[in-house]
Amino acid sequence: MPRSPILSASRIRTAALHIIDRDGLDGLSMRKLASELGVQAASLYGHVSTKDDLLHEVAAGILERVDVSGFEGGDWRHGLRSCARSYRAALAAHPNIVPFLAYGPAHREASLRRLDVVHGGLVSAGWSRREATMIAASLMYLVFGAALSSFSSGFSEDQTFYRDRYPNLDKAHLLPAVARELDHDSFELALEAFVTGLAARAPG
Amino acid sequence: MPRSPILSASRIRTAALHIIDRDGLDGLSMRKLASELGVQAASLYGHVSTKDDLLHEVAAGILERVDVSGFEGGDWRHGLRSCARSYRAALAAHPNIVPFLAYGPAHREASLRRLDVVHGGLVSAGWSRREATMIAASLMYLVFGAALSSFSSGFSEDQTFYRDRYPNLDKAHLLPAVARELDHDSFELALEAFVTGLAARAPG
DNA sequence: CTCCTAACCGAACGGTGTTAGGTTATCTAA
DNA sequence: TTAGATAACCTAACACCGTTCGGTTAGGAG
Repeated sequence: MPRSPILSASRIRTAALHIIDRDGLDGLSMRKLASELGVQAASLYGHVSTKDDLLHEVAAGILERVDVSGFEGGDWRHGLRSCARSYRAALAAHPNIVPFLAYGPAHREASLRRLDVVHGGLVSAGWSRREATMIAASLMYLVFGAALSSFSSGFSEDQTFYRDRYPNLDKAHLLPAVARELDHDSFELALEAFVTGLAARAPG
Repeated sequence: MPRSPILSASRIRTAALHIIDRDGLDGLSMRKLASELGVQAASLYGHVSTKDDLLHEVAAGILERVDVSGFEGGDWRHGLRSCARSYRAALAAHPNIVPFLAYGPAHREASLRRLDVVHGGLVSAGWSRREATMIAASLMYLVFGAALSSFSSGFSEDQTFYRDRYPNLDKAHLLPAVARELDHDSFELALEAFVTGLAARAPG
């Protein structure tokens, strides 16, 4: 080889994810990324076709950690719960990239494989194909909605801001302190209610 | 007044939303927006402080249509259902702006007022304050997750693409044709299961 | 008729993603 | 040992972006 390479696709992905985690999605630019790798921006394009492509690869790396093996036991309830939790955990580990996922459906290879497993697990548990599709979709709603997590974060910490304006939100200033816990509990509540409600119309 | 104004904040908002609906969120630039209004980009800044601000105003205009009056009857189930449907309808009417909403919590004045109504409705139906908060959060999960709607859109229409690779998805090429209906039904399923599951642990 | 001032414009600043062409350093083959 | 090939990286530029500054223009007020 002509020269020992400084860059590699995986090093670029790692650095990109690090910047996103640290500076947010808008904080990632090809020039900054290159600079942190000790390189000029143009050099990145020998390893990455496009910024959008890079983001998709980074996202794929995150979603790789989603575990759908919970369906193997044949219990669709356990399958849904464990899949949803694993999905949410993967997204919650890198919340800044979630808005990017919101942009495109991004039916990547790995995503389809996971979806196939979920769908198959539901069908073999007795749900119709159409029901299985809708349940899988619903699960995505919950997971992505929770990942955006735009609820408990971002409240003002100033108690006086809420007190008089919104009588039912007079404790809202406490939210940031317990945001994480509340997000987690809310997700668990939503998931549990969803599975319970689904069980009410379960086949077999 | 010195000159009859061509521009106005509301005309700008309308044009911006039109461009977003037509060209997507990335398709909106201040220069294009100005050009479609027969004006130079700099002129916009007499009526709008910032592009981000403009987007927030456009978003607020959309969310204005969300109706939380369903809680007035005292039936929290009906309240949740009607609020969720109205929320989803408002977002589904302008799906391209949803990724922007995903960026920030954007606790706007009007959003807080709506949240206050939902929270109050749940509390007066017997839910604890904490439960009310979590239920409201869960509702947002469903609505925003469904609005991203990243599930049924974006599938390939080419049957051969799926047939052999994902045995459980061999009808996936049919999805685009029925995507809208499926998204709607999936949302209804998720909402109904959620409300049903919630009722299982309802107070009073 | 003059002045005021709001509305809009032209040009620029610093930033973005991306590309074309050039340089450099190492490995291979003669 | 040396010449050539070539991958890795760089320099410079393009076209765009959001935004600002200073100017021009057109109408109403005195």
